[in-house]
Amino acid sequence: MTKGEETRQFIIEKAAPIFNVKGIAATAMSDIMEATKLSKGSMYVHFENKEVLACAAVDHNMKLLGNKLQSAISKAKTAKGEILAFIDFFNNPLNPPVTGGCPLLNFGTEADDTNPIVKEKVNGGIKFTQQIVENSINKGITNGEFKPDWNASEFAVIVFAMLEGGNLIARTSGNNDKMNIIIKTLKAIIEENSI
Amino acid sequence: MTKGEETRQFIIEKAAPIFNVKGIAATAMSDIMEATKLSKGSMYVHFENKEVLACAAVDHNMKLLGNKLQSAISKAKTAKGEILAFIDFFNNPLNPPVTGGCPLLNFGTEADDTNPIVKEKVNGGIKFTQQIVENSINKGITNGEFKPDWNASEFAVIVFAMLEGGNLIARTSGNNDKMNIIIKTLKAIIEENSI
Amino acid sequence: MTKGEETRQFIIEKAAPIFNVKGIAATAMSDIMEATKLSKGSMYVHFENKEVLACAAVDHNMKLLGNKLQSAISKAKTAKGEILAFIDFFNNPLNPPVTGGCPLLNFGTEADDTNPIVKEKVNGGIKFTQQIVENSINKGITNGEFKPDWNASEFAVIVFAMLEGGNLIARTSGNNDKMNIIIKTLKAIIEENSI
Amino acid sequence: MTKGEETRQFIIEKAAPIFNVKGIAATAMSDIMEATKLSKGSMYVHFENKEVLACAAVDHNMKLLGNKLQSAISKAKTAKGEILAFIDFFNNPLNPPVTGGCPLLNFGTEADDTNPIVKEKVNGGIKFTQQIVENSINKGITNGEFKPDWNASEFAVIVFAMLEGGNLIARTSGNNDKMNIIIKTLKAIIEENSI
DNA sequence: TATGAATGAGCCTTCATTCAT
DNA sequence: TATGAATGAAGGCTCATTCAT
Repeated sequence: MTKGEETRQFIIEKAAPIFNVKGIAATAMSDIMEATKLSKGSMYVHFENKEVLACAAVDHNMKLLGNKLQSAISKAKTAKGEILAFIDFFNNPLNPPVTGGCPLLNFGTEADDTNPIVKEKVNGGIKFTQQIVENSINKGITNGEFKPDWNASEFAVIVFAMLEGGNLIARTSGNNDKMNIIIKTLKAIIEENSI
Repeated sequence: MTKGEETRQFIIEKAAPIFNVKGIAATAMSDIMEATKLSKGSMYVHFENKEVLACAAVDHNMKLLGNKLQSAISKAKTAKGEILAFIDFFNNPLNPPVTGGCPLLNFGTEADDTNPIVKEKVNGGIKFTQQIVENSINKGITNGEFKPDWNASEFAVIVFAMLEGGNLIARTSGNNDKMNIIIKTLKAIIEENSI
Repeated sequence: MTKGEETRQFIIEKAAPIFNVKGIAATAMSDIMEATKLSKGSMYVHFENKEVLACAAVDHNMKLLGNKLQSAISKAKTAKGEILAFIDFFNNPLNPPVTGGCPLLNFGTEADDTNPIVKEKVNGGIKFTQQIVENSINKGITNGEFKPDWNASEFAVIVFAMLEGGNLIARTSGNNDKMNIIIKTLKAIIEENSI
Repeated sequence: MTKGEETRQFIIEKAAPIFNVKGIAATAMSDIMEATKLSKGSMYVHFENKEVLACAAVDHNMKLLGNKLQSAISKAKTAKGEILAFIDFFNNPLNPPVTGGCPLLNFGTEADDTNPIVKEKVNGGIKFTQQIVENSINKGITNGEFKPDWNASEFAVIVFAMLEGGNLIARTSGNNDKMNIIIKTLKAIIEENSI
């Protein structure tokens, strides 16, 4: 990694949580300057404009989420363990794995009507995340952990939607009780489909 | 209603969809000026500052959502009909009942880390919305439509979370397929608990 | 006095101290509105514009100063008593007879380079004030209280200049010690010229 | 001096007379823009806000006054010559050494009730100016020019107060006659205390 | 006479971006 | 590559003033 690439990466790492907390529109280049202690001109050496930096920050946040998620799942010994790890990973939006909360939710709602590029990035992230669940279920079906007629792709949608919806409830209420109901419900479904 | 109140209301009605589409941070007072064809000074006759106008717009969007939702539900003859109407109300985020999509999702994710006032407003809106479902279930239990052991408050959480999660998926993907899975799933749960 | 004249007078009385404290440029019509609890339009019924109101406020402040000053002097039995009363009147700029301090000093320094009308008003006020001292000295000379060769007009200038200069020192330092030196000095001169 | 410091200094030098002539409240950032031919944004590169620029302008005006005053005094050969130079320095407020007139008088009266920071700056300037007179008198007493019982600090107050008061009279009347009386009086006192 | 809604110029400030060094 | 000075458009907001009621 050249010096330039290193600086670029450094800026992204500092910028990513700021964008995720404040949102793209509310984040100023000067916020990034302050966080990086770099000069104004330096930002523009590495990023053509704010839009490009914001996209890089979105990518970084999503990749961070994905990496941490896969790391959490990889510790599981069974397919069922994987799915439970997935759920646990999202179980406390008040103390989220990525600073600012789920980037899919944050950037998705900000971008859906106004920023097609970010919107498409988030779309990819959502598909990717659901695929993780789907893969685990299929694995569990194959190895006899789950009932063979469990619809993997549909449950992946259900899990993702409920966790993101729970995220919204928890973060606006500042309370995790409703999230716990959601998790309980999801775990019940998993048990129903376990053998 | 005095002239002033009329103008104030007029501004709110023009401003509300703009805030809901662009977000609070990305909406400029000049956007509202353009939409209302009123002068800059006139905005400040009726609203102390942008924050106050934004709050009024959030309130308006949530009230609009609530009114339309209750209107849709009120046409139902049975408790089950009410819950189905509730779900149908949210069934197409790509053509949403409130311009810009669900204000609870939009303002909730924008405000959670940065705007305690809006955050609390959204929190109230979410509770209110869940209560509607809870009430219908309890009504249905009372009048013998639903099984008596159905947990009303828990299902209200599930419904709300799944619909908001589905909303996110549909709007970022531009496709309603996943939302239809969610609705199908919710309807199945309702059937399970119907007598 | 008609209702209109009464309101006009009321506005002036509320506005005068504000202009004297904040200065003309820094006083907004809305400050006057707030102080009078009158409507914006009402101000403009009675005063063509801010400039006219400011002038009326300057006049009022100067007249108030003049009236209080003459009232203080009128209690004196002798010419010497009058001059001493004059000096005492100005002796504590930290607790001045007119709210905001001496309007001649305040408006004179604000207006000298920028507002010929106010400047001329202040000029008149200064002449008037000095005349009071001059008259008392001449009276004292005539009635044998003061030495006949005391230059009345020159001492009037000295008294006024020293008191205004002392005013500046006292108000910027928040301390009256230097003012007391000035007063001691002036009283010594009076004694020297007394018979 | 770096480019930035140069520009900062350039802005101060252009801004200082404007603030001294119009006053702080009546001076707009756009006035400084016009005088410097710099862009609006450039002002804010060098000054956090108008208040900071105004303070720098106050400092500059006072320092300019101090420097010119000391330069005038330094030409004197004797202590008496110094005090006469001091008085001469202030002798024509209609054509003042600092554009806009004495900054101590201008900013002191504007700030006394509204701007503690500027007020304190002016307070320091006043003390400094009086100290110059006091020092010269003490020097003259030591070297036998002045009577040993002349109260240096008290005369310093008298001189300063009379000159500032004379300043007010001269500038509001547009006429220097009264100032000449003051100067004549001050010179007489100096003669009285000379050996 | 009194009101307060409406105006638009102008205020201070921030922003994303450019460019000479 | 890195800096930070410079830019000017745009942001939120205030102001003096007008006008219909």
